[in-house]
Amino acid sequence: MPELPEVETARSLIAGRALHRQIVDVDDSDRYVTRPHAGGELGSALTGRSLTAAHRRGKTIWVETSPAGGPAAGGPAAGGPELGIHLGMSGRIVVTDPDGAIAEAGDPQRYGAKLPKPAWNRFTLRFADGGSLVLLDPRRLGRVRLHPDIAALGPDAAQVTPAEFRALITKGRTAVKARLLDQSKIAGVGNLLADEIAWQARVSPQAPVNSLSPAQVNRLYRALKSAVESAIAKGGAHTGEIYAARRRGGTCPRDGAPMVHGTVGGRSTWWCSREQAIRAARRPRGQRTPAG
DNA sequence: AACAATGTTCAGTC
DNA sequence: GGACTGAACATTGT
Repeated sequence: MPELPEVETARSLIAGRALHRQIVDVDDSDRYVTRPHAGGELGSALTGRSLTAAHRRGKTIWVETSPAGGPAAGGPAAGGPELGIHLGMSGRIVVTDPDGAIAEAGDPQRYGAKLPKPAWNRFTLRFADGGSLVLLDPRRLGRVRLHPDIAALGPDAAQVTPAEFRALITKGRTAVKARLLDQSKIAGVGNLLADEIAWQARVSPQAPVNSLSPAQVNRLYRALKSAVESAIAKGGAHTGEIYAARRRGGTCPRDGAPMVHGTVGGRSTWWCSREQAIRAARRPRGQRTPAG
């Protein structure tokens, strides 16, 4: 589930339903999800506070907290610790209200198709009003920590400008898909979005980034924006146009050519055999290749 | 049973 | 030191 669109939905859920409710109990007993947590630090840091604002960059959420004991008494800088949440491969956020109403982020696809098991609750904030915020995560690759390192991430994929994109994408010689997945360059693109973006741009996921023509870079940028916006609006990265074609026997929704499968950037990758064929770098008309 | 899965990180190589 | 690659991580579903 969780690429940028799902994470944005989760952030929005927290911002809309979990703020300004006093935390009276914290279950941070999962030692792996709270790594490198030794025990109790999250609970002691958060108990008595409330969440005051939810932010996101790429796939990382961070939540501001109030000073201990209640609403901000000092200036804007007088808050509590930042709570970092990452959904990993299978995480979801669930917020319950005092009356028992349940609100859930995202469009559960794989693990969400079934009723979630209570054993998948990996981290819980219990509020004074009787409600709660829960990180549900079957695979436990999600992560909760204090003060996540947001600066290590590149600009958010939904915010990056064309100039930033060009500078961040075209340096080096790694494959296009590997670069799109590099969170330190651009934050938020995951495996499904990366395939969708390359497909929309008609660029081979295997193409070395330094072989891209300016036109290809422009197409990738436009595809990035349209794929991200569409996926947020529709509720997840699995709503992309080629999601259904990412399977054996799948065909390209544009030209009907067979989809090809391979491993690129260490991840399972699907692309159109015709429109995204790898080929020699294109050069502007009239420009000679370097002598050699 | 073996393998793949919407992610990150670490050890290792160039 | 930077850029890059592949394995490891924990668990579930096919």
